[in-house]
Amino acid sequence: MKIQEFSQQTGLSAKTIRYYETIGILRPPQRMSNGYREYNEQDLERAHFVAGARSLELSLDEISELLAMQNQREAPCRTMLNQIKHKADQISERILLLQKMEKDLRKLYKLGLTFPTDDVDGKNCICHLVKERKNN
Amino acid sequence: MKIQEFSQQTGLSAKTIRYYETIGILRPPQRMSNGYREYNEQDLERAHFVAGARSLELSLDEISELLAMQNQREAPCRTMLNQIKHKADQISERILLLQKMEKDLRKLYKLGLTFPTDDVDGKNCICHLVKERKNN
DNA sequence: CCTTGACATTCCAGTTACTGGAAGGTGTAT
DNA sequence: ATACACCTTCCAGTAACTGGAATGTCAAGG
Repeated sequence: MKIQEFSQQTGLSAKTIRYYETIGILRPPQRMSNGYREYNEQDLERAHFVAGARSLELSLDEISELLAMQNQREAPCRTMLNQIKHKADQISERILLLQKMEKDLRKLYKLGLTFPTDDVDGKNCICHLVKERKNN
Repeated sequence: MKIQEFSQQTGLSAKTIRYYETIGILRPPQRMSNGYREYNEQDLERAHFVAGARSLELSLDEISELLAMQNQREAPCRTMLNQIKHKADQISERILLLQKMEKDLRKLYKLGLTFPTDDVDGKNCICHLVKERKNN
């Protein structure tokens, strides 16, 4: 298949696919006589792995390592498992942070609604609230 | 105060502070006779505003606009308010996504534990699961 | 007086994961 | 013949910093 179908199958943009190729995340595929890239099932598998791992927020570096280990026939599974756990923990933390931020923002918004909106730099301006966010 | 104290007061690193200055987010402060930056209360206020807004995940561009409006004596408040609401909504979405991802990861981890960890590229390898993440 | 150490300065380069756009070649339909 | 969608490469830019080199300044201790 050509790059556009490959793109649709994997959910990665053509740009991204070429980029992944240049940095070695994806292998250079076959070329057709006219120079177009021609992808096969194996390419699809690898790309799916990459896309899956990216959607799990693994970095390209982490994914590279994983792929390298697969190549070297070392067991990537234990490593993968650890990565996954680590990522899950990171995401938990991130969620907590974001939840706090969202709460803050909603509170700020509600509070902001109670103030006049044309008070540029007075104490009533909501900008003031942003400055002092740490105190509430 | 010198840059290090300023850094502590604002929670921004000295590097970041200088960077913000070069891109115009922070104003060039006074200089002491030896060329060191000397910050005052006003600088602190502005930096607090910036740090606060950053911690609310506003981009530097958005913050710039806000600051510009403050300078031009246009009412930044309504805009700020809208930004805040918009950001809160964005963060909600992000949280949902992350929660789904975390759930997926934990599930994947548990599932991974039930498999042998030395099966390099067989069907039992957890890498296989990453490839097919979309299907569960 | 000299040195050591902790600060400060500027500037250049690199990071992550792409994305945009130019300039040009290819394939097919009308 | 030409329009059009597709493909190619290459170069540059994005966000928000961070790291590191080379250099200057200042206060304290021997």
